[in-house]
Amino acid sequence: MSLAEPSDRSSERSPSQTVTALLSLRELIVSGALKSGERISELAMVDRIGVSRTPLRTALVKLEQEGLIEEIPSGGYAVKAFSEADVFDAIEIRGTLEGLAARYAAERGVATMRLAELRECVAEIDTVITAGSLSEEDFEAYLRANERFHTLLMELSGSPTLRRELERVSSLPFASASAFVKAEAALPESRSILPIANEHHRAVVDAIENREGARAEAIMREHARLSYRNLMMALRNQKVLDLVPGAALIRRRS
Amino acid sequence: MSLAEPSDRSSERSPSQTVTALLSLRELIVSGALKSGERISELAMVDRIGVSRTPLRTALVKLEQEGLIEEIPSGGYAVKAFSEADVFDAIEIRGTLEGLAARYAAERGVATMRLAELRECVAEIDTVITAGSLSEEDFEAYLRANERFHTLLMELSGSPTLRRELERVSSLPFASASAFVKAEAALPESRSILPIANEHHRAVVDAIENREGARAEAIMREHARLSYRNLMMALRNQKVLDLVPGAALIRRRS
DNA sequence: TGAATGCCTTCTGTATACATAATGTGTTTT
DNA sequence: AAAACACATTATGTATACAGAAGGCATTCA
Repeated sequence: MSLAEPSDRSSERSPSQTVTALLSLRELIVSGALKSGERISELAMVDRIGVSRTPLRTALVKLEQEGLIEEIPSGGYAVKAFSEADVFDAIEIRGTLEGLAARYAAERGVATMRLAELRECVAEIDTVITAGSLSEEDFEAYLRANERFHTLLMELSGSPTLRRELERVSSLPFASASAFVKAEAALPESRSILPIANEHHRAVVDAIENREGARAEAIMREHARLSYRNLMMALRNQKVLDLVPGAALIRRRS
Repeated sequence: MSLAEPSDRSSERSPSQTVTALLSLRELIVSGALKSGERISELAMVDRIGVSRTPLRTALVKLEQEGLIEEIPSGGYAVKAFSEADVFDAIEIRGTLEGLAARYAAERGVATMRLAELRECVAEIDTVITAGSLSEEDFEAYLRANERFHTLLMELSGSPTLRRELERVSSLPFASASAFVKAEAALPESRSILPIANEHHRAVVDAIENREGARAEAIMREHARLSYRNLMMALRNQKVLDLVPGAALIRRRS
């Protein structure tokens, strides 16, 4: 109470125009409302989003750094197109950096309490899997636990720089740890991946506890590669692919 | 001739105000003219650099994404301060990504001609080392060959995404492949590192040629760690440290 | 003497005006 | 009919004006 913000809602101030523009633009791009290769007209976005050109431009610069859009030589920006190879590479890069994070955690050691938090995530996921129903709420619980696990691991690396880079890489929607979760739920043949993924989680916690850096690293790399299989399956099934965030940015091989 | 730009100089148009602001600001930060933690006053920079606030602001956003500055919660930006641990981590991240690049090159294979280019760099560095004089021009030749080697490797990975991330990580001046080159030249005990570094180069080319992915990866990781030793030596010697780009950003342990 | 408060200065976030360059269209010419 | 050219429209890059908020300083009170 005494620490409450002066505003009415607890610590929730109205988002700046720049944040509004950034979120709106990202949503338009990831959802596919703006097609790959298409030029992003600033004035059109001003009309569409309702902010002036200045914050919109700031958002465009940030999105360019994020890798979602690219500069047009003659000026302005266009929505980027990603080949299937680009997506695989982005996943591999994420896996490599998550591997480094896991190794750091193992080598540098983590507090017992934080290890317990990791195990909690694993247990939660186990519960969802064994239930088997995958109802909407189960699914949400899985998603949250999975994201919490990956976020925790990032923090346990003890490296703000690594954390930064990982967040960057994961900002490509299809490269994030949860990119294919919805697809997994939809595809029966993908569901079998869930227990394997959680076994990876379990193993990496053990490795961290035992200070086995190389093992922890290898497991997280392989863990990311589970996304490969999901991606390949999704690419063969348009309905499932539509469940993958940012799928509209992927240029199918002709 | 027929392909020449309409401008007077061949394909060299005057840099935009945004580019001017970006380069000027980066120089001010890396050189230490703006101290770590110091707030960057936009109006002061406008006076100092001679561009208006708009392109200056664009440059600030880009520098924030690069990691050289950080947002102040109450608004504006401040020059970032890096701990020694941050620098080590940044080097490890670069090594990890260069390792991935080398592995990709090995696994995916590269044209014989590109391999020859890599060997050319190695040979050039050999020449400089055996000469032993390390005159100004020898030194420049070494620097060029070293950078060309690392740039080539990045390209040979065949992954634009990886290339992008590597360029990003290397944008932290003290994390780049050539960060400690000047320090190496100045410190006699560091010069012994040069032949070792080039042996790494040679070995990684062999590994790539023989399609030995794991070996190529391990070598490049270890190669980056040579920077560790240089960094530690430089940190004990202020005069040498001043030769390292961005050293002003490193907050010495008290 | 130290701390708190109120005012003033300065800064950032945003909107908008303006100039130059690019793009697209319609017409004309071959 | 196709290509090229010229013009008009619209785009982006840049500068600047304005409002609200943050920070510093001096003054005052305990």
